[in-house]
Amino acid sequence: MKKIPVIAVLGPTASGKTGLAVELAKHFDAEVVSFDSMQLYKGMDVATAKPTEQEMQGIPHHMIDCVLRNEVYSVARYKDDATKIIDDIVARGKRVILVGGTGLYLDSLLENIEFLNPETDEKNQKIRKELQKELEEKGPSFMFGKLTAIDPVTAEKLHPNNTGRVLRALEVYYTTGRTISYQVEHSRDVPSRYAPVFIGLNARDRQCLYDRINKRVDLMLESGLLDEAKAFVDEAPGTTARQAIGLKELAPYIRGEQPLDVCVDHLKQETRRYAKRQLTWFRRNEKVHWLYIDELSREDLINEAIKIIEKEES
RNA sequence: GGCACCAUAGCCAAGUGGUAAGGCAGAGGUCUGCAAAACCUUUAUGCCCCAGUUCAAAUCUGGGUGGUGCCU
Repeated sequence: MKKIPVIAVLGPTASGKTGLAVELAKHFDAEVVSFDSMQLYKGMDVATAKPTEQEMQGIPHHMIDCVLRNEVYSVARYKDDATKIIDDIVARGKRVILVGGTGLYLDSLLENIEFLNPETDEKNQKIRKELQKELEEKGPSFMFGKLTAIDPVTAEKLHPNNTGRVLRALEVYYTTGRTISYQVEHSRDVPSRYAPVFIGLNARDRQCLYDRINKRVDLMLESGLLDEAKAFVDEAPGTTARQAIGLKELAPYIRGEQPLDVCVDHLKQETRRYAKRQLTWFRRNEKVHWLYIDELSREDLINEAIKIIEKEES
């Protein structure tokens, strides 16, 4: 079967992915599919820096603004939903540009990773709760010991303090009867359907990226981030949406516990750290063609990207 | 001008004679169903400067410099 050619624009937050993606979409007659774990949610427009109508320039954007904030969403659902959308775009004779910052979502989609047990399963929920309780009562090393007995391969790779992953591994075993290492081994049995070209945006000078982030946070505040955060605090959204940077950091100010400037500094810092983590993820992908935003003009950036894509695909 | 207190990493900070805790920030990394999450690793040949005491000084002594507070 012929693979679907896709362009993936990736990079840390505030590196200019949105703008580049739209330009590439215009050039290649493509539609944009986002891989961003937070832009998925309705609302939260300012905090997640969703592209505005104006920024989209008429290019259709998918996987944005399509999930309710109190919904539980995750990689597995993303992969399924995005796959369908891509098929639809391709069927209409258009090309696909993936843009975003959630590395896990991108990889799961492109590498067609198979996830096993259904998250909504009642039995699964029950077991999860029991494990959580056991962790609180007996501590992380006890749980880690359990995992070592069941799935030494996974235990080997995890740190005992990483209770989230340890519990997840146990949960998978108790609900499916299979270890997570077994799952990992077979998760790529179905080969990838895509032929991706990766364009990565980064700054040579880290400080340049950080300056952009700081400035963008100030801009977000001017665009009504505080109002958005207030609504967010009142409604207590679902587990995933709650993690969004930009809203939770402002909560102490909204509750009157901390001055605004302290919260804003913290918010900027969290965003910078997030950018760093994104880079760590993307850097290990050796296929990424990196372009540096502090080295090239906007024009050159676009032209360079087009050149790379055309060369890769020829 | 006098008196008192203080001076340790980018920041906060422990350490009163035995070879520089910890936290934050920074940097690097892990990642298979909450991933904008969670977790890991790492950061002072040196404690304001000079001289002295001592086997040994961030720690004690003297002087200097800088800061803070009070008094005049």
